[in-house]
Amino acid sequence: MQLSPEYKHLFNDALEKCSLRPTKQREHIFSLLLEKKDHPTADEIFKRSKKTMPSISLATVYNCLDSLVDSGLIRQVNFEREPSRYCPNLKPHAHFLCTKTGEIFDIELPEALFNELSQSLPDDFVAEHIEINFNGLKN
Amino acid sequence: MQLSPEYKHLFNDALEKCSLRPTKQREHIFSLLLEKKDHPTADEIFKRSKKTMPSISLATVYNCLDSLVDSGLIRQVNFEREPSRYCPNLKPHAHFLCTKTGEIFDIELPEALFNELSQSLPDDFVAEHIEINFNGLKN
DNA sequence: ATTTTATTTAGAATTATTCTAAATACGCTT
DNA sequence: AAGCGTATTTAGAATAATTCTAAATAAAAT
Repeated sequence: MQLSPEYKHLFNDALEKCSLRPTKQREHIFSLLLEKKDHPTADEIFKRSKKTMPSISLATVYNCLDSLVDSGLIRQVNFEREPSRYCPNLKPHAHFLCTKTGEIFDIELPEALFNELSQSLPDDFVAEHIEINFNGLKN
Repeated sequence: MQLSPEYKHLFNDALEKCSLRPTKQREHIFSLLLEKKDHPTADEIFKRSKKTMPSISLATVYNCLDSLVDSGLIRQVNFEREPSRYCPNLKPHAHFLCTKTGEIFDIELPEALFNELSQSLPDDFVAEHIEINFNGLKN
C-alpha cells in the first residue's frame, strides 16, 4: 500500500506531464492496482480502497482512474458490455478473456506485431493506441 | 429495406444453425444494418427501425441485435465506455475510431496478421475471437 | 500566509441495458 | 388449414455503471 521510490517517481512525473496533481487518493488507487494485478472494475477498486482509506468516495475512484488512464499510468480494458476494468501493466500487451471463468489475462505480444498492425493501416490513419482483445478458453 | 436472395439465404441459415427463428424484426434490423454500414448504436437502430416498422420496441432491437451477433451475422463493436455499436461486415477486419470526429472505420487486415496473433498466444489459450481496435486521427 | 485552482465528496441524475409478464407469432403435427 | 408448444415481441419498470453537481477541502503558486 506504499509506492516504491521508482514507482513514486513514475507516478509524479506522469501526472506532472498532464498538469494533474499527485494526490493521496490517486496514489492510493495506483498502488492498489500494482499490488493485485487482476483487472478489477471501478466498483471492486472502490471496495478495496475503502479498507485502508474509508473516506474515499466512488466518484473519486472514477475520477482517479480517469486521471491515471489519461496520464498513461494504467490502461482501461473493455470487453463487450461489461464494466470497464483497469490494468497497471505498461508493457505493450493484449488481453484475453476466458469465456468460461471470466478471468482476464495479460498477453505479452512481440513489439513487431504492434508495428505490423500500425503499418497495415491506410496512409491517412494515424493510430495513437491499439487495443487487442482475445476471447476464448484458457486451460 | 429488402434482403437480396443471397443475404436472405445467409440470414435463414445462420439463424437456423442456432435454432433461432427468422422473424420480421430480425430481418428488418439486419437489412437496415446492411443498408447503411455506419456502426450505429442500438438506440440509433431503434430510431431507424421505427421509420418503416413503427411498432418495434427498443427491447426487441436489443434482442434482435443479440440474436444476430450470436448467429454470427453481425459484430458488436465496443470502444471505451461508449454504447455498443453494430457492424455487418463479415470479413475479418479491425476498427478505427477517429478521436476527433467520433467516426468508426472498418480496417481490412491481412488474414495472416490474425493468424500471427492467434499463434502468439501461449499454448493453453484457445482464441475464439479477436477484436482489434485502433484509435487516433483520420485525415 | 494568502489566494488561486484542482480535487474530493455525497448524493442525485443520467444512460445504456436488462428484466418481467402478458400478448403475439412461428413452425410443427395432424 | 387448425391446433399446440415454444420462441419472440412488446411496453414499461428495474437495474447497473457511470457522470454530474455544488459545496468542502487540499494542493500549488504568489
